[in-house]
Amino acid sequence: MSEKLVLIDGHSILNRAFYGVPDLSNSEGLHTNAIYGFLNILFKLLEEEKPEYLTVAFDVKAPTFRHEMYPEYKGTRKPMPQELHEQVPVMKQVLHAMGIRTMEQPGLEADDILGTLAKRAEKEGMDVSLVSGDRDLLQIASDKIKIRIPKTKGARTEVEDYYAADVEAKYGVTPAGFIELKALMGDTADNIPGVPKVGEKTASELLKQFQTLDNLYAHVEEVTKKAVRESLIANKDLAYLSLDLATIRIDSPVVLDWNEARLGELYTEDAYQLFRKLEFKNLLGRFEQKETKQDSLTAKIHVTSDLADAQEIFEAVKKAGHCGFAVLSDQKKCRKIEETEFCGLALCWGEEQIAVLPAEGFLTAQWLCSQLSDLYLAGVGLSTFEIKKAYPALLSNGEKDQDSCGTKTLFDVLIAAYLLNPLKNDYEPEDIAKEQLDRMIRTRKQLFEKLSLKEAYAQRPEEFYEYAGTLAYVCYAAMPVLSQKLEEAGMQKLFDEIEMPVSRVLYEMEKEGVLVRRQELQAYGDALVDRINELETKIHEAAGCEFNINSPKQLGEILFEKMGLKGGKKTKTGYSTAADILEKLAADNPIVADILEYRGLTKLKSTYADGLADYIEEDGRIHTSFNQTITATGRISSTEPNLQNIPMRTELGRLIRKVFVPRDNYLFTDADYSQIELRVLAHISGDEQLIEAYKSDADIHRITASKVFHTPFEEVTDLQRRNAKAVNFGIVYGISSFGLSQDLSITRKEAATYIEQYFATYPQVKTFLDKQVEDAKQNGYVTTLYGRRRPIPELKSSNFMQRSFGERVAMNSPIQGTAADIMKLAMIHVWEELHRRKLNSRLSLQIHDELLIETDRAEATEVAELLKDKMKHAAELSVSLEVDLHTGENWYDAK
DNA sequence: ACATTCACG
DNA sequence: ACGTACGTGAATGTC
Repeated sequence: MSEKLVLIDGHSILNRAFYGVPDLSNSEGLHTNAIYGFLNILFKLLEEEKPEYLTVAFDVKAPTFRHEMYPEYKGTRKPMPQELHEQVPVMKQVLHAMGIRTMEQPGLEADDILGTLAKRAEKEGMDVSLVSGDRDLLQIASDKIKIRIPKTKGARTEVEDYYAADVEAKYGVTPAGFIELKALMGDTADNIPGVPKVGEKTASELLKQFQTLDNLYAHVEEVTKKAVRESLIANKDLAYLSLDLATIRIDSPVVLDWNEARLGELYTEDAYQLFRKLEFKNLLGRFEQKETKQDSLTAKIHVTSDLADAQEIFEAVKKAGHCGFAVLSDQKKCRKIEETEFCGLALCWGEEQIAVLPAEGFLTAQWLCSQLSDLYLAGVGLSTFEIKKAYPALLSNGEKDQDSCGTKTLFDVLIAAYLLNPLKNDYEPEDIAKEQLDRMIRTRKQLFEKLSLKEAYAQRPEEFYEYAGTLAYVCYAAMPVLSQKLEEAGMQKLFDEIEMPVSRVLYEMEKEGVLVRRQELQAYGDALVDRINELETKIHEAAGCEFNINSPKQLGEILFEKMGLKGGKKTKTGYSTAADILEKLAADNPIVADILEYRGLTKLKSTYADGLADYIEEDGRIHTSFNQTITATGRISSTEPNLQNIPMRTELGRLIRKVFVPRDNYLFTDADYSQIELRVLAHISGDEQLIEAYKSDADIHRITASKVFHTPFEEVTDLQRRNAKAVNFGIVYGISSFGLSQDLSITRKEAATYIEQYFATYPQVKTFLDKQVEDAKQNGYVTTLYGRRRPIPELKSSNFMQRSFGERVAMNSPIQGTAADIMKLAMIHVWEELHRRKLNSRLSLQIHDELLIETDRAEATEVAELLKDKMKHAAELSVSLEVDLHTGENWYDAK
């Protein structure tokens, strides 16, 4: 068995990876996607090839590349974008850390190094794999030298392999012929001139006839086409110069002792540290098997089920005055503690003080929770991860202040981490340990895969203890670090006075849930079915065949190919069949109108009628999850099910709201802010005209129309008002003439005029929006009125689209975020007031600018009054906050 | 796992 | 030349 050498074209693969892997960066802002992609390709190669030797060649000067999108565009090559450029030195660092030899030699291109090494190795009897994204290397292919070209196909990478025979099979020329082909046709991207008048087709025909360039010139008179023949003769020098340029050198003065390229231990300590720094979490797994580095933490974890021990521990915690804790229970929903799979508590009250208290023997769930609850009542500072799920245990002995949901003794590291960077997709304890404590801990998945906590405790106690103890430790140790960072970012108050209190409110709302009439919901769904079936038959008949109307692919083919409707391709995968496209066709094509109706009805059926029914629990109620750490702007989100997108805009959809009802002897009180975002804009921009407009208490869109279109208020037409309204919305979204023109179906130019007029009317709004973008570029983030931050990394992008997006986000986030802050304040105040007055009414839902309260009939007047009051005065802005309030026997009637 | 569509604010 | 309005979540089809 001969030895094997793998050669990698460094810049080329890095470039492929850069465009193939979505943008990634570590917490320091260093882009890492190309490195990540490169490593994935590298690891895949190593597994497949198991080579003895490997080396990566780089050009000395960073080369330019053909732009992915426009490979043939005028021969210009895009310079390497900054996001890729900064990754090159780090990539080399990573390779060196893994003991991989890199090659770069002044005066030599990577191609020449690779070609030379490949041929040399072949001569010495090795098998060679040469990996590049560039087809130029195909000229090196032989029986022993395999050229491998990774292609990013969708999510995964596929590799095309070429031995000499494969090159011939695919391209009809030998590897050597490749050079001649290029010499004749040229390659603008590589600055190879080629022979004028000779393109790909002619070049290929000439070679088929004459095989080589030499032979061609020996028989140049036999070339039939006159123009080509003359060009060939006139440009003989150019042809040979091109041949030279196209030839990859296989005899360059490369100095390499194979031993330097021999692979050794890849998973070194240095590499480990680098991977950590780059935050390649799923690549770190490769190191785990190598080094079972026991984190020093595990030795400190004290496990006991002895009552006296446990009592001592709680005493010690009380004495310490603060601790990190973890409630060891798996629960999707926040519930009473008896209903959870509680299996113990973990506590940490010092660097060396970590205890795990499994619920068994005398340590009952109830006892443990009441001890924890006592700590809370005693004013001990408590830090945990995801406090919403800890509340059942934490509150099991009642309240400290019955009517206050704010207490500075509670600290949720999850919420803190979210505030510091709301853009992340998840905030796992291991991420917090890494980012805040620079400590690697084993993840739950690593410790016990998919086992539930209870199963883990039974089957793998050691791992369970490690998980539990570590969790408490992270909560303990990360608290001061996060707290300090919040302080530095000016978000301490936001955290203490808005986020922590609102977590309590959300917990109560989830626990309470909302009553849904199951049978009425069922009946609603049934009523849809007949019409859906009718439409389905009708659509299939009109189309002349049966197909799946729900498949955009099939639908697109039927409409735009079979039936020949106009409406060009819009998506990557085919025709767009989105509603706004179909609506334009509906007038002329009855089938399209039917499809739209079908879409609407099936949506109602599957998402709402059937979808909601699955979430009705035994108490007849739906308990949604309100997520506090999801959105980039500070809004709450709702899942399982989403109760923040229940239909409203169409009458048929809106009827679903009739199945949401209050319990017996209760009714619904519903209040929503009137244009809170525009009012927020008026306040934070300080625009006198806009503030004045709101003080006049008249229809804001009509006022805007009047001012923008220079029309007396009474004479504003409906169209003018509609346009003004669209502009008002557009401003909040981060206006662009394109977006507005789309929305109003007008030209960009007209839209631009509207915007100009708008800014002339409200000049300080423009100043404000410009300043947001300016500040965001300066600081990397924008803030709300209450100090909430939204980082905007897109502003640094070299991509125009991304940057424009960043600018719109910079304009929108302070507005949307401030409105979200105000709503949270209102929720806290409403909750506290309900408790202070010992009322039975309870908050049910929050829908961004709307609150729904399940109201005791006896309290109806009082609740309406306090709800409106607390919402209106949640913030005192330079314009008043107006609230529309309704009551009713169900949600439909209460709006 | 990803894309498309559509429900809400 | 580029190709979008901001913020979400669920269902469905396709790979």
